[in-house]
Amino acid sequence: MRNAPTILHLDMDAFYASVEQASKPSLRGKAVVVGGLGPRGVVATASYEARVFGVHSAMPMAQARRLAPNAAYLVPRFTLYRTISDQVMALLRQLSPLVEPLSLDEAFVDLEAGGAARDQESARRAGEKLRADIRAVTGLTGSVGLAASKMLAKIASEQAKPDGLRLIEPGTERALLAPLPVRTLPGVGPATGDHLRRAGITTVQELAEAGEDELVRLLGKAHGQALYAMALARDERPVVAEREAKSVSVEDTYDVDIHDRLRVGLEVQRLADRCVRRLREAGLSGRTIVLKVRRYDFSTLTRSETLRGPTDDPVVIREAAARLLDSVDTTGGVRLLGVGVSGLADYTQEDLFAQSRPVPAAEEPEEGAVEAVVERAAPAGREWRAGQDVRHTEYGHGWVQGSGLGRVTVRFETPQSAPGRVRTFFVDDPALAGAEPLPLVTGPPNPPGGDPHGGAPPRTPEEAAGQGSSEPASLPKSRSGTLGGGATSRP
DNA sequence: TCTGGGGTCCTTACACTT
DNA sequence: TCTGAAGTGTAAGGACCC
Repeated sequence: MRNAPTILHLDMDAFYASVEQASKPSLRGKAVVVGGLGPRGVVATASYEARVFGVHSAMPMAQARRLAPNAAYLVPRFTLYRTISDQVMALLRQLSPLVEPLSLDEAFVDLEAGGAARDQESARRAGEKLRADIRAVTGLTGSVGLAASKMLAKIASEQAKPDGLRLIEPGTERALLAPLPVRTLPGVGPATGDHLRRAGITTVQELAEAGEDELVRLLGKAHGQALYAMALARDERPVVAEREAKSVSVEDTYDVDIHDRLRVGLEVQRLADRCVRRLREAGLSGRTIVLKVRRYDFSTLTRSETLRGPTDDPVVIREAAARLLDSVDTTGGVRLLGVGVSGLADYTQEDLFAQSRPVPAAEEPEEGAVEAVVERAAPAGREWRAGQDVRHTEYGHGWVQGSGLGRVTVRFETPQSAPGRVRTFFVDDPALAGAEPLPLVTGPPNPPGGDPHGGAPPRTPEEAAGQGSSEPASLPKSRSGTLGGGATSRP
């Protein structure tokens, strides 16, 4: 471990929900829940106002609705989140070439590698400037952790949330970790947590006292050794900028279990085609085909087959998936199906001696189906989904607050406007069309969709404050949760 | 109360090769 | 030629992360 706190971990606060609040003024300060709205959906992110009611990530939507019936329930808009994430990652790369994104809203930065910091004070300054730049460019808040290792930087940012910065001084690490619950450490989830608890280990201190041999006995070699090292605050993992994908997969959970074997077969073919499309978009091929089946009782099984060489041929992958399905009993029904490819390569066996076959065109929006529906609008199906952007020829830009019974309710507002008014239309009203999301912060730099890496220098917070969106969109404010009418997709 | 989607890594078991 | 040990690849499942 290095002796200066020059590893930075950034975690955007309640990212998806904060983006929605920033783009929809009427939701600021209100409980917002983003996730799947179907009968089997789960919460992706809850705003801090929604967390007050006990709503949290990975909770079934139905349970969230019981806890916070008046919250706004929205489908995720990944394309918009990705655009904003690109802006944030570009700011991180100004600090150092060594940036390791973990997801759309999280990343590690090696400040030392970029010369952005070499000691405690310069690291703190870099972290504070980053937070200010993120707010100026995106209008959102992020929390920063600074420490001498990745594990500690991540723990620090967790403790800094929301909208804060925490620096762990070298030399204080073990004392800081000792009283924390074992679940704080990365890699300790519900199962390992239970396992350790049954062995009488609940804190990091007890983990360290147990000793490496005992932890290896309890958890196996790799996990035991890794956990023992972390309990002693030892973590030498470097920040790694480029990570190659090891597998590509797609899966669908169905609103209602599928019993018809023929239909199961058709769904597997569709998934195989989708998987091939994703594979080709990434310029990859793979050797091992994996079929995943979750049955009516939530039991999950996988079947896999390894080919002699890597392929991205839709026919080959479809046939392999079909063979794998033959070995699975689906009586009783299936709730989820998935098809994946691993053992990736950037060439294919067939390329050497044959033309590659085209993938059948998608018969429906696939990758990021949610935003595909949003952004391509719904002229054909006229399907309006909660949260989606729309434009009305007379009233301008707005978003769908809810729909059902042949009507759609739209709130007309923009990121820079005051909270807007609500109007209701027939779902097939020709004056209403889907629209692109508007930028959260206006001004010349960082136009959405523009080059995130060549972005203009960030503006100051003072400049941003003069832009009309002066309200810090994602800050938790008052306990709230009431939203007149409720933004749900339920009729 | 009823559990998404896209990944990574680890463990165990077994078949096959040397 | 037979046999056992070690190494390697494959398959399946599980835990974890965001």
